[in-house]
Amino acid sequence: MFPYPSGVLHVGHGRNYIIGDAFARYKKMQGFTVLNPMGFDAFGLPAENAAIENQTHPREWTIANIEGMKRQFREWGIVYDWDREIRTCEPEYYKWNQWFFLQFYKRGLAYRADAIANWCPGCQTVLANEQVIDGRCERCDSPVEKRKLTQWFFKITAYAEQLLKDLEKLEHWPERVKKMQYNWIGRSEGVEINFGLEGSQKKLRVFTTRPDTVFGVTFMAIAPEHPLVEEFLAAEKDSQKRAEMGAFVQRVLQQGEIARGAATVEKEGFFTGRYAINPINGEKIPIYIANYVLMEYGTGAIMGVPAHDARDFEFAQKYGLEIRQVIDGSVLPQALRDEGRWESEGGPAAPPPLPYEGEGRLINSGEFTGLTSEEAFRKIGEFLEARGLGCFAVKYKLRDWLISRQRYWGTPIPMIHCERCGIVPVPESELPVKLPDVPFIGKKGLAEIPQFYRTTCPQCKGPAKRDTDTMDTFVDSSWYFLRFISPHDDTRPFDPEAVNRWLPVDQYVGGVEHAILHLLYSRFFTKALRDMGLVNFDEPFARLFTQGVIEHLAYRCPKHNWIHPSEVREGTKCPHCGQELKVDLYKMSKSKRNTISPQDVIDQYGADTERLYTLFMGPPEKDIEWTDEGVRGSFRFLNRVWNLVLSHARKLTDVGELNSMQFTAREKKVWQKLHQTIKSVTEDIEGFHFNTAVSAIMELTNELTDYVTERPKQINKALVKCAFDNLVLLLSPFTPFICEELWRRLGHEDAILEQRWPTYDPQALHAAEREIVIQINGKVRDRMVVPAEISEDRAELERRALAQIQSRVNEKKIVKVIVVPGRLVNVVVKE
RNA sequence: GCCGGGGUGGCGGAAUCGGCAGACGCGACGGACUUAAAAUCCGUUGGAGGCUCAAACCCUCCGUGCGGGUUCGAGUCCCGCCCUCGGCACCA
Repeated sequence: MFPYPSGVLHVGHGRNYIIGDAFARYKKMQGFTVLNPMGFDAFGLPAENAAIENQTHPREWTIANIEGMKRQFREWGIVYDWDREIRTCEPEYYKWNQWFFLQFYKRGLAYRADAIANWCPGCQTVLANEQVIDGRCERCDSPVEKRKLTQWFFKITAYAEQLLKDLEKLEHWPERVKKMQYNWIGRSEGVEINFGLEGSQKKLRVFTTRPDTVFGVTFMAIAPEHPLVEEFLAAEKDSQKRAEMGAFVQRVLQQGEIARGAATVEKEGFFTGRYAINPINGEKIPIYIANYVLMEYGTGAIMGVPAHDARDFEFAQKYGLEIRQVIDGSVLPQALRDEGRWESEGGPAAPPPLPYEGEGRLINSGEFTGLTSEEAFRKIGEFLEARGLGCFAVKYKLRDWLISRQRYWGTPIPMIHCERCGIVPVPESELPVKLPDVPFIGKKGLAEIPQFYRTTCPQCKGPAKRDTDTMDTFVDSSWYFLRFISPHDDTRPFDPEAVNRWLPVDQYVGGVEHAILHLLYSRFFTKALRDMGLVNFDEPFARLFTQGVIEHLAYRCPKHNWIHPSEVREGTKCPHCGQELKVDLYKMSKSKRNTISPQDVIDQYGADTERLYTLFMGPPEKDIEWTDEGVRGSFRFLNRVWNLVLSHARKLTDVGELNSMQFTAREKKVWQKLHQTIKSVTEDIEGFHFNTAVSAIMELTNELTDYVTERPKQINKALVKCAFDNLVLLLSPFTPFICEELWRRLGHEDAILEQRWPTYDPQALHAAEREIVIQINGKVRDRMVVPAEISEDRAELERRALAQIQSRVNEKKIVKVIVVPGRLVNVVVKE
């Protein structure tokens, strides 16, 4: 994933690039044509905030950071194709954001609407649903407020079903990321039911996933924002009641969505004095306004079934409403009976306590009594549908993507507001609508820059005003991977023919924090572009790998806050006041002062050490602690490799032919280890198990060290030369600098990245002799060494094993013998 | 509450399809080199017990969060729990 140029990189950032680089180098050596580009997600709020602080322009801050990061990439030895670099803050790039916006607008995928939006007071802008984490702003952590505003949206909900269904196609995505998206989209199947309104022709429409409980409805509850609320208020003749109802609604609305959203908030309601009519049985049902009903989901109104819903139960108890059981949970579903589990589970269970939210058999439900929940779901749905009283429906939690931002440093939305013609798109020929090149004026946005927003209407040529919102920066990153294919094309966003050839991305590497935001938006964009005929694939990223974060100890003083580790002396005392520090492991971050600078590591140990340690420290998908001891361990290993190879490199010229047929037993062992290592390193890289790939190379190094030191006079030079060459090749995607140098010293002239990745000889994997474990009753009691030819011979293995352990068995009766060829013989005996 | 990941030495972690638990690395301890230290190199390193004057070697038992089960054999499979991390959460 391409980064936001937020400033100085630390070793935790390095993990993403190092993993990607090792994999790209490996694939390149395997002979693939590898496109490994990099760019910068260069618009965004931090640039504005930094600019305000430093009295500069966001552009200067951004460009300086980009240059710093590119230097860092070079230090790390990351191989990118810089000819394809893209920066989203350049008009050459964001022009196409605007172009896509216009295409979306034409297709109804971009629209402007009134909505209750998430407003971040810290960032002074609205946010998308996905950018609100636990009720707080994803960027600045301020509590998010709700405001009713007119904003631009992308209609991502039009793709809810596809985004959900196509998750199945993503075989090579981590399960947890798919699950997160699955939950986020949040599909539920149910029935919409139109309840009648007493004294009105209107209907009160509710959504329920439990139509089987419709005979248990004893109240209705509507959200305070529900349109009927105003109507009820207006129609209320009793002025005191009207005032009370109004006050209740006001109070709940002011609780704020976040406070109201918490499941722990006590349920409150207000009886409107009005009644609904249950269409299934004509019953008269009181209508309440309730704080726990959300306007954004379903229809903003629910049917209350206290006996079979915990929330409704709580509400009914508080307001003394009838709790009418309509599902008998003591009757096991037919399925259980069919599976024969009826008896084994003890027949009819004791009736579960109310509220009972499970399935069961319907009771007190008119003509539907006796059906199972599952049957009733369908039958009641059909019953209502046939009479025009309701219909089957699917609902999603996914909301449309709010893309308007009231900020300067982003892509201007290419729309013009004309008093006569309304909202008019900027003609495509006039793109890009450039950000005004003015001295940066601070936390104000485009609405403060008349020279930007004063314009003329493209239709009537009269005076008009540009839209002053900019786009969410996630728009920029939703299609950048397509731009890499033809980054300099100024006639179109990308070359569709080439894009269809290169994409989807074969391997994508990024942090799990993008599981919902970026990865969902990019999937939406890809599907929208596919429907526009611009690409011919459904999903942008075929394989996804999400690396874990790197953590480091952080020290916190109750008085002086975060203390840099280098300042901490005398155990864990604060250097300023001597108080005991709180020590904990956290993700590296500037604010906690627990980052490690790659430059410091590189200055002391070299980039290869950082790369190797990053890959070796643990499974790359896991969060893991950075330790100085670990870094030194990797450094020591590289020194051992360096010394091993160099102490022999000069003697390894003119080594002659390698003849594996004439190997001694010792040489065969080396040969076998070499080929086993090639095999496991190759397989480990394919599976992103870099930690075990490195340990395999360490084992090979240990074996080679032993071999050359055992009998220095008798080493097989051709074998050692071959082993060293391969050792260096295997290590080179991880530690390219040292390997390049060793490669030359081994007498080669071409760059190591141009070499072919080693392949193993299956013949060489097996030793001439194999050790077979002998077990008695499953416990290892002895072992034997047999020639490879007979290690697969069951009868012979059994014969030899029994002969060898005869004395241990003697009196005991042999019940049976289990032979696993090539592995073990297990003798089962009875006393 | 729902969904998902995970619990293995002092630490990070290995362990194909159910087949020698603890690879590799860190740390620790002992030794070599050194006036000394660092660096480097060699050795030991899950626990308990036995054998032994002592050690090596060897042997026995226990041991992968807890309790059951399947199996000749379980870190791995099944059932029931506990803990932990992450996501969602009054979503009808």
